[in-house]
Amino acid sequence: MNADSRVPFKFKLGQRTDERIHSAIYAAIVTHQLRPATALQETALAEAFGVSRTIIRKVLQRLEHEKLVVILPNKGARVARPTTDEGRQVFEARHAIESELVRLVARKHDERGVQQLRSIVAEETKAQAANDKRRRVQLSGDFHSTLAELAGNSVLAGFVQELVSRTSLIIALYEVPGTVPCSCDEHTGIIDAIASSNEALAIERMSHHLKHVESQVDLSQSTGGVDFMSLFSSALGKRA
Amino acid sequence: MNADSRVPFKFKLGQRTDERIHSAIYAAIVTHQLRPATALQETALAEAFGVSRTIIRKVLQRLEHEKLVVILPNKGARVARPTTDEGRQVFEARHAIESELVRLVARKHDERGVQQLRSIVAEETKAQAANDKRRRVQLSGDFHSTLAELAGNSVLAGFVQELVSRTSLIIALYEVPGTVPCSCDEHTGIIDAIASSNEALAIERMSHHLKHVESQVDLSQSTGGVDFMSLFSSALGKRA
DNA sequence: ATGTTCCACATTGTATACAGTAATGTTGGA
DNA sequence: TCCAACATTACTGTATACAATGTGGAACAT
Repeated sequence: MNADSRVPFKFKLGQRTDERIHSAIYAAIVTHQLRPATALQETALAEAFGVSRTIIRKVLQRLEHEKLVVILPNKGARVARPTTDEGRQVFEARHAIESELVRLVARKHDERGVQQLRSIVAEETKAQAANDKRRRVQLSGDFHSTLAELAGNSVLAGFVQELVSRTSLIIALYEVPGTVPCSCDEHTGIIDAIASSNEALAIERMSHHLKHVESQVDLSQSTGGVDFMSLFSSALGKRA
Repeated sequence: MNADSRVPFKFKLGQRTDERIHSAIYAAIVTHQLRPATALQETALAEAFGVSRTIIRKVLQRLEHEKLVVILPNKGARVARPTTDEGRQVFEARHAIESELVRLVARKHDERGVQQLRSIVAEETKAQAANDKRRRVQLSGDFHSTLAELAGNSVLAGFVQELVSRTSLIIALYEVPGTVPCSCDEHTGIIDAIASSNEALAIERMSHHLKHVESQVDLSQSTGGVDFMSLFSSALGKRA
């Protein structure tokens, strides 16, 4: 009795369209198919998705809110290019929030939740074996936000989701060349600690996991406004 | 040399308009001038602000992201009406994040930052004396997000800002009648603990402060979907 | 050759027109 | 009197037309 099934040509069922387009662009960004600083032209996207600029603008504004896109007035939207300082802040925020989350989950976990986490990691391992980067990034994010959901706090879950996607932008920009993909083992270790209700161990392992991810990027360079004065001081000679 | 000063009739300097309108509606919501569940009709707002629905829609979508507004497809926007469960989660999130923040600030505070906080509380006390609710809410929020800025983490500062404004919605809905306005003294106590670099005390006082705010609301009622069947069962008689 | 001015183009910003949808009121029949 | 189908209405959802803005290049003067 669903009307949609009888109207095969009505593709644009309002509300669903934005969601579809948002997911597509979102996925493209976090999987590095759209690299930081890539221009996102409204007309081009509108044609690509077969909708008007209205919808695209709506999606871009949402992505701006999610900090994955930057919109410069009268100049258009680009994939965000977080500074190293922002990167440091994101990791610090993740540490603060996710430490608390594993504490909560370790304290009041149930068998079902643990199974849920394990199945995600299982999929993650499969995706890694299949070299499916897009799916791996998705699942790695799922692990962290599912943890938040299991803590019974969707507010924190939302924050974590945002931080995880921002992390992938940071990795895109500052990843040091020879890094191993990811560490499903570390995820498993965290789950084990939770399953045994060992709060301290779970926090320790989460902390270690985040430090490990952070160690794969080089945030030492200063990107927030280069100081030409000092940079070229030797070449220019001292000026008043 | 500013072009604007020579074009007095060009009121709508692009970009600034949305910001103005957003601030106006935002302030109205957090100060309870617009109560939860209030309908926000696009046309009415467009006329009120002298712009087209395009701008209003943009602002409403932003407010939806900030969780102050809910948009129901084809039904329009309303001021959000957070459930008691959401309220609990917001306080839990604030506890997790702000505990970490005071720890960071107590560890590496400077004189300038402490003065900044004290001046906010001073203004707050003045606003309380003048019974200026709007300004009080604004300043109380400023205290918490400034704390986040002083911790050198604008990512967490953003989260706190959002949580503070959501808190005011929760207060609007669940505040128990005979509550004292707010506790500038508690803010001062937190500052003192920070100024003396007493991490543990600062965290303790922040924790106490948040608990105090939470104690002013009644989140015991279950708001997630009223069951009319059981509610009116005695009045209706039992039905199959 | 270099620097400046101005124009044309491309792209975003805003308003409006039109289409789609949900809620309400109304009418016809049993 | 009650119910159901329909019509009305008021709103949101989308597309498009138009205005404003920024950018790059060509022409010109120095």
